[in-house]
Amino acid sequence: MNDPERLTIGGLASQGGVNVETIRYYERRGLLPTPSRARSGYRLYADNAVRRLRFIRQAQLLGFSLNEIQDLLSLRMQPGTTCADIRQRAREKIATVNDKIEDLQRIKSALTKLARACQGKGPISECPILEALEKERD
Amino acid sequence: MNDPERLTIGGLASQGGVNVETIRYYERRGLLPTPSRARSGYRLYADNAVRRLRFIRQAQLLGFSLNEIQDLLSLRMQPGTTCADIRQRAREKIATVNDKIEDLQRIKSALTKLARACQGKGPISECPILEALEKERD
DNA sequence: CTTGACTCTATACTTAGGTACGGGGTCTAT
DNA sequence: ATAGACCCCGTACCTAAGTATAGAGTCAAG
Repeated sequence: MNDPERLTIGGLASQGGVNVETIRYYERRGLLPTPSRARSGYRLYADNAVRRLRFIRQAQLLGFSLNEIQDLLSLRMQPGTTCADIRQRAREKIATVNDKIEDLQRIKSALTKLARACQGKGPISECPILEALEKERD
Repeated sequence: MNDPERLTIGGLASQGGVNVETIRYYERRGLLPTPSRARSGYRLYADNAVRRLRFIRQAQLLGFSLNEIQDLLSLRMQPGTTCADIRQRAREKIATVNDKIEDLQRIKSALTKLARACQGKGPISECPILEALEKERD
């Protein structure tokens, strides 16, 4: 049993850089579809599972919870979903992604300012990064 | 005891939108400096504590752990740190922030594409968001 | 001068997201 | 045909980041 197109759970784990147990956990959570099985009972994954797994890890690093990731992954045509529904959900997600991007840009510019200020001679006693996320509130 | 410049822990909590216990927890973790105390033993916060608290919450939403946030907050002139040291650490942080921004932009454009594709008539059976974080790997 | 809402410390509990373990079967190279 | 490296399932355990609770003190309003 070494079909080049089918990964065993250990292969998927190492391709995705995660623990085998994590994959089983994601399966229980519904983040990874239940894979097909060999006669032996071994899980067999098509290699697009690697992509999905990596997406999950990246999205986590960006501050999405597993529930939110599940939500993102379910954004697609399915029996029972209308096109308008999907567009609506996608637009909501885009808004939250935009907010994150803006916040990160504020942090980035605070860090840049910090690094630059530091080239000058005066001591920076205050912590300049604190203002980073101040938005103009009403 | 109602100095307008000094917040009690409950006031800080409500300004920051967090639980009172969370504030004490952050203090134990070293994320919030130990505040001054009234004669009664009550914690008294200057209102810049609100800013710090909000920074922590925002940064968490962006996927930074409390340890990383501590790291960000400690980026400032202090006895024992050289300017070059700070610039170095700031540059490292900027790089990770940039990565996050790029990943989010990939997700955003995948979502945008998804919303647009959905206006057409053909069903999108595949999950188009999966490619979002594919970077060109060597 | 008491009552209700707050605060203190210390300790215990909870939730999300995994990780590890035990007892068993499978696969492959020797 | 057996050792070593996988896999199965179920259950228990772990860490990060809080939340809650208990028992005691404080403060402001009536």
